[in-house]
Amino acid sequence: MARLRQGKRLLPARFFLRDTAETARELLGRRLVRTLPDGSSVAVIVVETEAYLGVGDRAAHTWNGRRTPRVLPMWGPGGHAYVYRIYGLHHCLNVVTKRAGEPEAVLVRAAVPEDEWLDRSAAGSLRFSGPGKLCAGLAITTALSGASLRGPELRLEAGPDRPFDVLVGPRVGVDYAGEAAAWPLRFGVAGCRAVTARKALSGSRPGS
DNA sequence: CCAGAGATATGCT
DNA sequence: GCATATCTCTGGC
Repeated sequence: MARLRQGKRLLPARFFLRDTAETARELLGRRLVRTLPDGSSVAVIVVETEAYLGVGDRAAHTWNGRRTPRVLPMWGPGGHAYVYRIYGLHHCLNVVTKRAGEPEAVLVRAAVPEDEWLDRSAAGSLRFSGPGKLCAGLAITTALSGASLRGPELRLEAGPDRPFDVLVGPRVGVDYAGEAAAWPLRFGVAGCRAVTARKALSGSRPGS
């Protein structure tokens, strides 16, 4: 069953070494599998991402070369997780991109359960809409910061072969008056409630 | 529907 | 002390 095998294929290491915004776009529709210590697992499909472009990006935690203990995973090679706690309350999952020494990452903003994605009604429950809710739903904490995205606890796979349209827009949050904030750094799946129920993304493009 | 408060980690000034 | 890559609840229109 080539088709089935294709869907469960782990994303290769080189997937994470490309341009970060491109990786953010390419992460849409991919399967994220979280396996818990008790052996159970949850599979979700990524529907919203946001790119953070490293030392020159004021919104990035590594802006201006910051290299604190919290962000060390971002300085490592792509293909690993960077998880941080925000507002003392929520956790946010990032996919580290590029090579070691180029501290860029993609924030995973929303996902939907795989079965709902395959139903094509793809509205999806709002269970995983928002980076904090996603981490809460998948039991992702800072304990996973630095973990491989090709490991036993967290896996990124090619995902189901299902076409969708892509929405692009500026990053959420403060406008840093820098160029990066105005660029298309946010990517979402058109028609997905987990995306559209939040903030409007503008601009539609044909996806794959 | 929209605005504001509150939870309180992390890092900067 | 202050800001932030968040979310939920509350109260007002």
